[in-house]
Amino acid sequence: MTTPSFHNTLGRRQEPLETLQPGKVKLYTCGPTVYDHAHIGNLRTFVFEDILRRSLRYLGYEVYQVMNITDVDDKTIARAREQQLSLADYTRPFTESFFEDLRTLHIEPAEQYPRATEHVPEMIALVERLVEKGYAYESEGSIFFRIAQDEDYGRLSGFDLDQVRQGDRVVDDEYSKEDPRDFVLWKGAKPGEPHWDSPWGPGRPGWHLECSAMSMKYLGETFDIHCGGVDNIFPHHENEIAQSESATGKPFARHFLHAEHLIVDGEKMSKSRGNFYTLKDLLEHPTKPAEPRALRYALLSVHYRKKLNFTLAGLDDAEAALRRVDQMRFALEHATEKEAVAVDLRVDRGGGALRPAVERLENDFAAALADDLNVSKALATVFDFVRTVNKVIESGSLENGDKARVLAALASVDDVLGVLDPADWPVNRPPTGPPNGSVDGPPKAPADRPVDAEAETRDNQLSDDDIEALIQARTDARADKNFARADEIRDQLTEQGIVLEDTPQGTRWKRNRGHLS
RNA sequence: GGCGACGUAGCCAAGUGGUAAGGCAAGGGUCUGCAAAACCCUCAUUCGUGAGUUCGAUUCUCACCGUCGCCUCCA
Repeated sequence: MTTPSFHNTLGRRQEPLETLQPGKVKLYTCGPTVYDHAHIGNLRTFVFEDILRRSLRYLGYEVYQVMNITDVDDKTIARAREQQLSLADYTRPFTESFFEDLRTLHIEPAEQYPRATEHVPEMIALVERLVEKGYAYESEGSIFFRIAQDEDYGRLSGFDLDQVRQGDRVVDDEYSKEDPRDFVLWKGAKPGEPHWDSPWGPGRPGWHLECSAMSMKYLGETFDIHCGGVDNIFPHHENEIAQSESATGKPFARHFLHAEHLIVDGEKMSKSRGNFYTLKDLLEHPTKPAEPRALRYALLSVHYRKKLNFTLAGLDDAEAALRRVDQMRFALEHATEKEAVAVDLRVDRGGGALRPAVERLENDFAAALADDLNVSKALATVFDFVRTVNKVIESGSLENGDKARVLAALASVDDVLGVLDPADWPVNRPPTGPPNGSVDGPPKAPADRPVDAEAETRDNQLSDDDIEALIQARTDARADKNFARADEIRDQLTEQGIVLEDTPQGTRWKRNRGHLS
């Protein structure tokens, strides 16, 4: 097991991962507020968290992840009311949409997806603890956290609240507080709002409260890693720390990892700028429908602490990069191995020209991930490997076991990346709608996902046998120097989206998967 | 006003106190009946600008320019 180190927002330094229990990671990742569809910025963060959990497992850890679903807050309440729906009826489709997005991007499901509305008693209990300890007070039916009582408040964000400008939002706050910087734990119900009974009368939880209460319930009073977007650092995570640690007297989370934001065409994504994308927007893009696979690649390929500049052109680059790996896989499957020459019987390394390359890949890949999730570097090791394998294939020097070894190595690194096997991914064919029908429940783990490479191509008129026969006919024609006939067959196959590759070892073929190329 | 991040080839993007990974694009080559597809090779004397520290800086320091983020319910 390799011990990774991560940049901890708490302290702003990279430090080795220390877990409460050896080999086990308790991970809490802030989930969506289900007032609308997730946008690709949200998804960038979720992809980062997916890479984190997969990397931890790759490095030998067992991971237990909790992601909350915020299904009650100002926005959900306001919009539900606008549409005259109950809160549950309003949030349900967006919750489903969120899970569907996770499946589309092959984000592994967390172990728990607790909903805020289902944990109100736990939240009330937490507030009671804070009130008892003098960290919280009641005012007009609401409960506030008394920041002045918390001497180390601000240590995550680095804000000295005495210096912080008193923003409009603070000053204009409609609630009455002892100190304008105090934040609300429990909001007294206003007429017409959803509410729960509490010792302080009807009300609803404040935003920060749910994460403290639910992480405590599912992960314990202290856990290992807490993630979210950078905008969560303040106030959300700062307030979670304040609430949780004041209540328990114990450290809340040991490591905080925050994902930088995604920007679009160099600018902040916002609806007013017209550069705001949900996943659906991209999958159903009128001129260039995105491949989910390329999207995942694009979202994971930039280091999580760096702003990701999302562009449509970048999506094309991602597709091209993946094609490079696919092509190696394709060539490998059609190549033949030769008997390994027993060079040195004293060293039982199982032969294979590519054995050293495989070992280098696995070592370097793991080392890159262990270094604060350096995905760019990890990808570089994959492409170095691809080049090495290509050279061996082209020179015809694959040896016994090399094919299996290369495929196993690819599968191994793909346990983390989740993009390298085209058979796992449907092709986006916009006119016929989403290729995969069923969308219920959280996404399946890769191991459980049925792999059916040909499933999406069954609508082609030509069967594999037809194609093989035509290729044979073309080969015969070429042998007879009947090039007119040979080219005719080639054109016919091209029209059917069949790509021929003539090599010194014969003709191999593949179906053109992309809708552009 | 406070705090912070970033600026590396046409584009995306790693990285290090000792002389610049990887991907896309581009150019060349190989293969081919011709092609296509594919593969291979090449592609930053230089890391926003200026100064400083140093034997040596893209990497450290300072200043400047530029881009961006957070500053109480935005991932």
